[in-house]
Amino acid sequence: MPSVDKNRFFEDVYELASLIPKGRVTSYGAIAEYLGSKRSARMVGWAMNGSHGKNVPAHRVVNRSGMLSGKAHFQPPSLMQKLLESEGIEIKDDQVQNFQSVFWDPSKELL
DNA sequence: TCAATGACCTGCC
DNA sequence: GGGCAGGCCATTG
Repeated sequence: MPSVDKNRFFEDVYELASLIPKGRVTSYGAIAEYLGSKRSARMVGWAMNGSHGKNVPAHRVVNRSGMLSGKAHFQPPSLMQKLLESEGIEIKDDQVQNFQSVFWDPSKELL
């Protein structure tokens, strides 16, 4: 069984993802930075890997370019774009349009 | 224990 | 402005 510290990290990621406002997106790096480890951006993606089955809007999390890097991990992959579009976010070529406008920085917006 | 992998990020060419 | 290579952190075999 994993240690509690790691669970805390996962829980924080899930909670933060749940706090993302509708129609907004954030990046793995932003989440990692908010959690204290900017270098652990990859770990955030790993946490998202376990977000399946939970109440976590992983579709609102993209990489720093606004590209739906994790869409392939959805079921089906097109679900991510579908959900984002249904929230008012425009997607084109697996990329978030107006990324700057819809971007949500937890360390600044959430405070 | 060591080596390889991954839903990433930053820097350099 | 776009593309390529290196680096960080944690998990898994």
